[in-house]
Amino acid sequence: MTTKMGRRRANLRDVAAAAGVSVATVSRVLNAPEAVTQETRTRVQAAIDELRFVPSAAARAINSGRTRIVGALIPTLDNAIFARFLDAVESQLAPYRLSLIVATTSDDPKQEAEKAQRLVDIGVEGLIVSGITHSDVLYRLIERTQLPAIATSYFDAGYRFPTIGYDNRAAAEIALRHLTELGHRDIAVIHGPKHNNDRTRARIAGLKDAGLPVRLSFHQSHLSLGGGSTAANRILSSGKHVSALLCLSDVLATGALFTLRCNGIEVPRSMSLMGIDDLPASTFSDPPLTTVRLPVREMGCEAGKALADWVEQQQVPQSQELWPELIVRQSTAGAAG
Amino acid sequence: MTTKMGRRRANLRDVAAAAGVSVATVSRVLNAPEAVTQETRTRVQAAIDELRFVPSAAARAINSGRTRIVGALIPTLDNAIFARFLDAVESQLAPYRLSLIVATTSDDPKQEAEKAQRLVDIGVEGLIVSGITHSDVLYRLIERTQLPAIATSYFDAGYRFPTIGYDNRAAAEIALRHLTELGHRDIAVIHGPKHNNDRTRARIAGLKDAGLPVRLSFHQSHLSLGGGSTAANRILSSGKHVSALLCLSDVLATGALFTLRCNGIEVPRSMSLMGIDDLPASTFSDPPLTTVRLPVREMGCEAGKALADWVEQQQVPQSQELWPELIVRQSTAGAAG
DNA sequence: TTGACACATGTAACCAGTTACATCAATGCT
DNA sequence: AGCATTGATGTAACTGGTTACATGTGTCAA
Repeated sequence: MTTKMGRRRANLRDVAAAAGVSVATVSRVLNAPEAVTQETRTRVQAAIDELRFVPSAAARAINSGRTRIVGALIPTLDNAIFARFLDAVESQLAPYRLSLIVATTSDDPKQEAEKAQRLVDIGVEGLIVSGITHSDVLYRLIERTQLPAIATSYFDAGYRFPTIGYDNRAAAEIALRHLTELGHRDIAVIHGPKHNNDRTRARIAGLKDAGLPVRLSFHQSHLSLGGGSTAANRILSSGKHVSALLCLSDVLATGALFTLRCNGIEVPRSMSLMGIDDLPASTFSDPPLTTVRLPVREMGCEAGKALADWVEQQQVPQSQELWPELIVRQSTAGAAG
Repeated sequence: MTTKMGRRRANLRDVAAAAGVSVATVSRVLNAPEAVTQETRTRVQAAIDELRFVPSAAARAINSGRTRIVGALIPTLDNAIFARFLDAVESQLAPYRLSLIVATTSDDPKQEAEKAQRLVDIGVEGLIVSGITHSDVLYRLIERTQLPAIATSYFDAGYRFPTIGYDNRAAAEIALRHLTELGHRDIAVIHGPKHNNDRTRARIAGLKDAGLPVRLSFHQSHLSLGGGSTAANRILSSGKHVSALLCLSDVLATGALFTLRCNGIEVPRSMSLMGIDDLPASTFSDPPLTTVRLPVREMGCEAGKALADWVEQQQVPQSQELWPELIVRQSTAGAAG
């Protein structure tokens, strides 16, 4: 009954005392068991078990100077696109024995800065952020801590830190080009909030600068199924002639599709519909959604690997461009007339 | 030019030396600025800025004995149901200044145990796991570390640690009852892998034990849209008479719906279809999906809060049952004949 | 003038590990 | 027998913060 009632967690010294060895020996049993005799090893192990000793992570970290934690700042988890991105990141981190802390920002720079600060306080060794528009607070933080940081969902070779992502302008342009090639000239664009969201802004800019022979009208809504649905409703009830709906995210398109169906508008016969993202669900909708595939999973993998290599081997990664790809399914067709 | 070229990160002592004060004073500037004269404070601050000093999280943790990190073990992030659960958890943790590490297990107990060990190594102060079936390794780990742990997605008041979740048997039974009340007698059940998944097993058991006047056939598939789709295909091509499809997850139902549509089978006229979960997308499908709502967001909030209170105030939470709820939409109708 | 007290600051012990180096015994080789 | 070498273990100095306690200075009242 050596178990002390003083409920302090046992530490190395306690174990050493209990086993009748020095702290160094206990430490060796933990980190280099082969350097210790079988006999003392078992004795120490017994003490460890009896005292329910669990080594302190903090004490280890202080010596190694490492926490083996990286952080990701994303707008939300409640959107398949970010969730699968993170899923990919996490899967790449595991082999490096790095762990991932997730912090959501709701696309709010202030929240982002706060949570970034907390991540730094925790001692993350690297950071993944979404997009390339961030508060000065965040920039200063990264600069002063010299923290490896990678921006994703956006490609910009000239950015202050490496970006791994795609060209949002191009993605939108690909979609629009597809619609114009089908003969659409009056297109309504449904997009999520522009405020604090450079991906959305870039996509809109890509549309405007594409120089294609179309009349575009823009309709902002929440980035959700409901948002897409109500935006489509607004468009329909406006009475303006439109032969195609271009949604800047698949969620919006799925929402819009619902409204179209409710109003008896056949897709693609009476209205073409496009998205951007290529969510798994887009293959299984009715009709299957024509969209522009954004390689989020690859992006997650690449970002995870790049950050891990940076953290582990001081290998500053190159910015890396991934390519959006037109996926023609059945929600688009030639414009009537 | 006091910046040393020796690229070691500056520490408290460096700052103290640079500012010509003691370490205690620097520490005070950081943690209790009001206890220091305005004048020395600015001097110290200048040194901090110049040396780009960032306090070591590990060193702080070693003193406070706290990491302010909790961990969550979930099967995958690439499924809306877990993603939104985590989104909710994270949102609750933020006000407590706790951070969340996410580890995915692919429903594999070995991976779960490994990742749990890593979480403990990192020094998490609490743990959230999915379901109530886990490897002994995990149990021993939790027992020896005395780590606050909460199991979710399952309610079992007698479990070894608190559960916050719903009765999966009941959820399935609710669904089945709805179908039988509509007169369905031949029902095909589509479910995800049973192996290592007690939620699925409980739902199946709930169906079998319901004692309702039906003939059930069971069809296992991947827990994905594609899985639901191919399972539905198998059912259709088997030629057996079935008037309703009961999917034990909404993803499966959405996949099955796709197949039904492809085969020109009208829902609900020729075939009723039900899911369990109530994903956001289920409201916007065609037809909108009748389902059993599982309160995942609430579950995330409650689990987050409960764990935070446990960690912060040693308040061991009660197990908490949340109630599944039948959501009748338009994918179910009376059985023909 | 002196004691009491507040206030700013410094000293050094502490947290819980790791690890360079020292010690010591046992073995091997000449 | 004597010396070098190997292997197991111990000692104590680190890591980078926090903090109890000590010190020193200045203000005020008796």
